[in-house]
Amino acid sequence: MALAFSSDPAAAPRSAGKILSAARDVLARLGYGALTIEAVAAEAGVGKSTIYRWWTSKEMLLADALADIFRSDEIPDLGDTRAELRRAVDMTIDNYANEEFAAALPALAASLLPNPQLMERFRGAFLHRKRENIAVALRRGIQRGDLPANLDTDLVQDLWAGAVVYRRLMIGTPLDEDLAERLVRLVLDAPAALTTDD
Amino acid sequence: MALAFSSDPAAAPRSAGKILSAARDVLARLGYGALTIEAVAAEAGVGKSTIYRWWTSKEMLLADALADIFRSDEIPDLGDTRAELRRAVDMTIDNYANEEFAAALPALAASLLPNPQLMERFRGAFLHRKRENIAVALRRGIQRGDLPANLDTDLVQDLWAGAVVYRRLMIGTPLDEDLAERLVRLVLDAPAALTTDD
Amino acid sequence: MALAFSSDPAAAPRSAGKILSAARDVLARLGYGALTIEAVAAEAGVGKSTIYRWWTSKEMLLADALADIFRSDEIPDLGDTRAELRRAVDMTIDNYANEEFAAALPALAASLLPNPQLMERFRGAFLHRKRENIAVALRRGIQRGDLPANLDTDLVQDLWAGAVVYRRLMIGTPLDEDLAERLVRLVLDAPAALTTDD
Amino acid sequence: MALAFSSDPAAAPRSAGKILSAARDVLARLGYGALTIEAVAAEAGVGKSTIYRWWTSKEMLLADALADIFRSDEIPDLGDTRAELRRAVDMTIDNYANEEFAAALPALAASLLPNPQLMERFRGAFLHRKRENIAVALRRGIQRGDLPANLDTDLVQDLWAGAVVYRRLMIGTPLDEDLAERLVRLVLDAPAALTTDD
DNA sequence: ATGTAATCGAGACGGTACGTCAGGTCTTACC
DNA sequence: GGTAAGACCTGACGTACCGTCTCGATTACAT
Repeated sequence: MALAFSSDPAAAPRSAGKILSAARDVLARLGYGALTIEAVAAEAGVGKSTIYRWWTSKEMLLADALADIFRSDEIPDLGDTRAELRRAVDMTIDNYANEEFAAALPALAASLLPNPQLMERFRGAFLHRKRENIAVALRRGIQRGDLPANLDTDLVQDLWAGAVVYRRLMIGTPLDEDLAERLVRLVLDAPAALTTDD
Repeated sequence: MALAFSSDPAAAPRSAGKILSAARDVLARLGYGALTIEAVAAEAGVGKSTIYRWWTSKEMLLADALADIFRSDEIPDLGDTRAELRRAVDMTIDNYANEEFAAALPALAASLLPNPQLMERFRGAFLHRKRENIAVALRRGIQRGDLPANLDTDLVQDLWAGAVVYRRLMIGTPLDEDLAERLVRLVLDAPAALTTDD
Repeated sequence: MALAFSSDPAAAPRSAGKILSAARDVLARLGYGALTIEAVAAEAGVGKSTIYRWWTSKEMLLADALADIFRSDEIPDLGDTRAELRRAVDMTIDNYANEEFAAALPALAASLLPNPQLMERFRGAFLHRKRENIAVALRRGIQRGDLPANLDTDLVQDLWAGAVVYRRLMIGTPLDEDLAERLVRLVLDAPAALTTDD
Repeated sequence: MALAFSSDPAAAPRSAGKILSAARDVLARLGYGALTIEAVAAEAGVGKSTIYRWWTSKEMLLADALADIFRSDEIPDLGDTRAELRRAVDMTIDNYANEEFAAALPALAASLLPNPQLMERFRGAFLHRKRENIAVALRRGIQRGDLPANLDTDLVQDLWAGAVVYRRLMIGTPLDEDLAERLVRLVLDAPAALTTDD
């Protein structure tokens, strides 16, 4: 439990676990609109002040609660570039397939947007690590000669994550096998548009 | 002025214009957090009840206010597929470059998400028309033989819009010339991943 | 219903009656310690903000609630000085015999004390009128020749009210027939200590 | 330091002095409203639990703090009844002239009133001893023949203390030389109203 | 002189009430 | 007859203290 959004990330309340899972629970049962500090406190059997002592707002609390369940695993060397790319895409899909996470994410992003520092912390918790882990896999693919040396790994990730998020939240179409396979193939096809400075 | 989110989309309050532009004004000046019905009513010089008579919540009001400034123009036949694709991409970028729109969109989406019917209206106002207009241009490109006949136009749009939204809201990198050009080229390259297997 | 302590003594909430009697009710049933704005609001079936719109604090509210039941009647000309004095003493005794009033008064005084302006309003509501009415009766006694012309009416009232309050709140002895009679006689005896030296 | 209101009046915390004077200090600087256990603990440089170990509430603490500064001295035989009465009156006036004491007393009385046992302890600490010491002086005056044998000493004291308290807390007029002199004379005048059963 | 217990400071904890604010409903008075 | 103004009830906000509690650190005594 990292508590990247707590006011004192070093320390941690005794009841951090109870509180974070109560937050996720309220979120799942009642939705973001009903995610109030009072409801979380009641659900966790905790005083409001205990929550306020450690988190400055429900956004910070929610960020820690979601970070807890957000996957950004390393991708092991499978000796197979296609398989590794699929793992990368699946990880993103898994995250957004998660009801709790996907439902709350846009609201969270919306409330952090006006504050650049918080937005940076948000990226630290939800983007950087996962992105770096996927970049490692992409670079392995390059070294194997399966992907072009000048592949724009940032653009690849923006396309992958963007398509997944957009489908999930805006369009509402399912994140299925077909989507995953196409996103993988898009990179294996290695169109020139995905490479830099040639 | 369509008022797709008004309780009675057929009729329209005398002061609809005043109210919607007051809403955008408050949004621009004070941000989504301070966008309260009371503030909009005050700014518009209108009673709260007048707003409530026509919109059931501030989300509905905001949806109409944003729909007003959201671009989903038809793309004219320019005789040049690349140029038309670039128009399509630019339109999306323009929309999300707009501060008012981009800042409020995730919050709006977040609050509509739990209600499928509202979400459908949201798609009607912000996605369908623009998507169809772009699809027309893509089909023109197919007929010209510039794009593969079995191009997956939905996937193309998901990738385009997804990348733009994701960069703008999550990553924070600018929506520049380079991004636009690459998104266009990605489709012109016509990798197999963007075609349907029939 | 005067509402001398309301923020806008001219106007008056529709629910003023309900609120004031709820305040007295809570005070009587639960005591001053449990007299919270929330409890009064609940008892009156009213929102907290309705109370706060009209009274700035529970002290102000309580002051109006008590003023409602505080007696400061005119004393009619009975043609009998002794009888009139007895009326005056009885009025004071009645006020402090009232459980609701006597229990809450010291707490009220304590919280107004640090604020001279509020204290002045307090005196206006609870002392001046009653004092003036009694002074009128004393002056009638003087004109009849039953009381010395240079009677110090202020000191008389301080002695009367002081003895009653002190017995009631500090000593705890009952406010009985004997006390009333002695206080009346003390003035009829007309010792020199109760007259001004001119 | 007697600690009549401590939970264990026999023992005494090492830091009793620090705590009581911190309580008076906070009372004097910030007023009764801001007299919180936390503020006293902070001012005294003491843990909250140390206070709670010895006093059950801020009222008990305050009672001990005030008892510390409350005067109820014996009145020496001066051979002069008038002088002794004046001493008695002056002692009462001195107590209520004290800002700390006078400001806090009604609040203290108010919170003890509902509890008869506490009220009895309150009287023990603030009334009985002083009253008895004054009664001794009154009886000396009787033996000297300066005061009537059947003087109602209780009523005298109620009138004295009542007038002083009432003037100080309710009316707000100063406790001056003139008041003291009149209260003394009132008893020396020996009106029949101040004597019993004749 | 040192180990052992009591006592202390600090402050986290589950709570209650505060006073504020906006939501959404309803009434009143004006135009 | 529609509308502005705004009173009203509701419910969450974030804060301040409550009284209880654990936790070392610091005594101070008993060995």
